Amino acid sequence: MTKSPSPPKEIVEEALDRFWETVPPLWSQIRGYIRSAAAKNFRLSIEQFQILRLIRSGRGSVSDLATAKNISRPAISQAVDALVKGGLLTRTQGIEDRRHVQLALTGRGDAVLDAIFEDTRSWMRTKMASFSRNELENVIRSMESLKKMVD
Amino acid sequence: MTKSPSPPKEIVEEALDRFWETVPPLWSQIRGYIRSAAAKNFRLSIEQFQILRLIRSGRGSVSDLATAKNISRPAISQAVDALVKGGLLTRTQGIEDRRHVQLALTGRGDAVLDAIFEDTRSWMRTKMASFSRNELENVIRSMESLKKMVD
DNA sequence: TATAATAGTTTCGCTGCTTAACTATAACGT
DNA sequence: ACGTTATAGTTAAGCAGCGAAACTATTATA
Repeated sequence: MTKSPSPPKEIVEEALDRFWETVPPLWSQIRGYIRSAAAKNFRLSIEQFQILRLIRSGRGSVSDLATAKNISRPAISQAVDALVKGGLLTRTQGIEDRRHVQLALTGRGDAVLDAIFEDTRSWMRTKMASFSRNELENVIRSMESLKKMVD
Repeated sequence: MTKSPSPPKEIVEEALDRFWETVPPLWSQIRGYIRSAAAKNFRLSIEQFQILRLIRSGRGSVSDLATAKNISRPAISQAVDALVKGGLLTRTQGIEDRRHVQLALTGRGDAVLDAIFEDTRSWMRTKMASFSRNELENVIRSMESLKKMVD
């Protein structure tokens, strides 16, 4: 609309306000859904679900996951432990660097992740039912922007 | 751009993909920041911070907060307990309905919330430094859309 | 008035997180 | 080659957050 080459000022504040009034409650809602519905059916906590999701997206080590989730390595190590015991994940010692432990989903882990993910997505789809094409494209663009804030 | 009156299809999936690859890591990052920086300076956990924030935004009861955060009433009750002990919050029994407990920030609670909030916002501002006016306006609009998903 | 509904709290047990200390392996400087 | 330092991960202890169930107190309803 307007042609401002340098960073704005009050617009930033407005964006921050909107962010804070939207994202936390929305995320709470999603967490709540996963906890009550999906997690209950598949015996998986939200944190475990997140870890599976991150592993499938390419984070293959404890350190990677700790960085991505912004929590300590021991916390990840313990969570991974439970997932390995549950047969959803495997640990494999690295061959190049033997300190490294490669994490990978088992077939069952993959299937469970698919199931929860699809369940949650379909719930979100209904929540987005009223969105216009324009709104959706807007969301997509703004997600691409916000992604730059990570790391 | 395009003129579609009815709900789209693959655009929804695209929006969901972007959402999932952006929001969880971004939110993790923010939580991590609050935990390590702000919380450490002010001896306040993220959950306590959130509760103060919600109370100031108008949620004045345990039930309200439980709904907003999508967690159980006992969980809120316990968190409120700690905040009252810490002198950041007051409980006042309702006069109309004596079952109701009105929660309110103390002067100190207000000040602490301001401090953490401003600290976090200024950190986020630097993260948004590279955003163009257009991107920011986009974020604002999409937050308005996403807000409709809550509740 | 008896019964049901609502607001909040207490208790108990579980999970997730952190810090500190530890093992094992790799890289580096001398 | 060797001692130091750094890195990857784990274990252990303790605390915070959460839910389920059971409870108190108050208000609404039949």
